[in-house]
Amino acid sequence: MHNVFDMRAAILRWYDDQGRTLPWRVRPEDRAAGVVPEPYAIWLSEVMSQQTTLAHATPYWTAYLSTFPTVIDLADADREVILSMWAGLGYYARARNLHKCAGVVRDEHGGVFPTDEKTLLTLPGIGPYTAATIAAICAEEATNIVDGNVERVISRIFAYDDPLPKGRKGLRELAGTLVRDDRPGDYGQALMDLGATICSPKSPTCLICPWQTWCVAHAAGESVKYPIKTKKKPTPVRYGYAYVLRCGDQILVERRPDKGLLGGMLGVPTSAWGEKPTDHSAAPMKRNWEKIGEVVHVFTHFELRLDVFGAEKDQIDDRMWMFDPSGLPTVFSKVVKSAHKKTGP
DNA sequence: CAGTCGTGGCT
DNA sequence: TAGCCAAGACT
Repeated sequence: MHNVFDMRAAILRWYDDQGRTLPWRVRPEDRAAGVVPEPYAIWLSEVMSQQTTLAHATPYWTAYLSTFPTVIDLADADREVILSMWAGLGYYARARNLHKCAGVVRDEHGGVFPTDEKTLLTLPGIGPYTAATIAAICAEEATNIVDGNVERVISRIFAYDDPLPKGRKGLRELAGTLVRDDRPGDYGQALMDLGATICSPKSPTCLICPWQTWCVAHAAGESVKYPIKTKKKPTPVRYGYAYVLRCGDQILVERRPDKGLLGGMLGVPTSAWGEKPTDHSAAPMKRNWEKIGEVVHVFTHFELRLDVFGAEKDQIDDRMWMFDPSGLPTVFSKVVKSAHKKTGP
């Protein structure tokens, strides 16, 4: 039923023809001409792309590669610079691990970025997905690349009925049955491309899918039903106060602790998050604090609502969140209410 | 191993 | 619009 040889031939043909390019990708024709993917650049792109849209990650990739041309440059760089350049990308543990990883490559691997899956798995910030992908792309190792895209494609092809995340292990094993030695790097990227373009979550275009003839879900007219997932509970709400202390065009910021939310990043002082405070004991200094706005920020597992305090004439705007390369705190992602200015478009 | 980690775009 | 989702890793 699922002829692996034919399936791989079909998706690789589709990949060769569709010509999708990414800034860090070496196309098959260039690969054939002798161009070899640079492991450092691939690693950067994969880490930045974890749980992040490629459109969002790409400018960061360009900036990092330009500022730190080699892994040695990155390892030798100041941590604060690396962190500040990550501002806005999210999941900041990735930035801390990025620097850590570069240091390990410099100190324990002679500055040469590893390309075998086993070694890659030992590095900070590199898990099963990233290790498999770097090894496949850079060393043509026949690894089992499984990301969100692949989960969706494979679950549909096999009409996999076990709900995620519990069924993740079984789904991964299913994906593994399609792994072969032939062009592992291109195959992995083709599979992810397929999930990102044709086999989309809500409206897959099955009619032009290279795997249509093998897709059990499509045959049953149930493509969008997969992957089946268990419902997640609603995100709770936490409250707190934030303090915008201005002096000229400067704003007081603090370096947040390394562990936990927004770890290592700059931020305006806030109270603890939980029940809404009833006083200003968490304020950075004594002052006649006046509420100048409200802010909502939705994190992965809770929603944060902050009352923002400052001086009367202070304002908050839509581009003001907690970090900024210059050291200025800037923006809360969504200003619900501002005491002095417009609340949005 | 279930919880902890951002942020923006899409429907 | 309220939820879903994104080239996941770590504890």
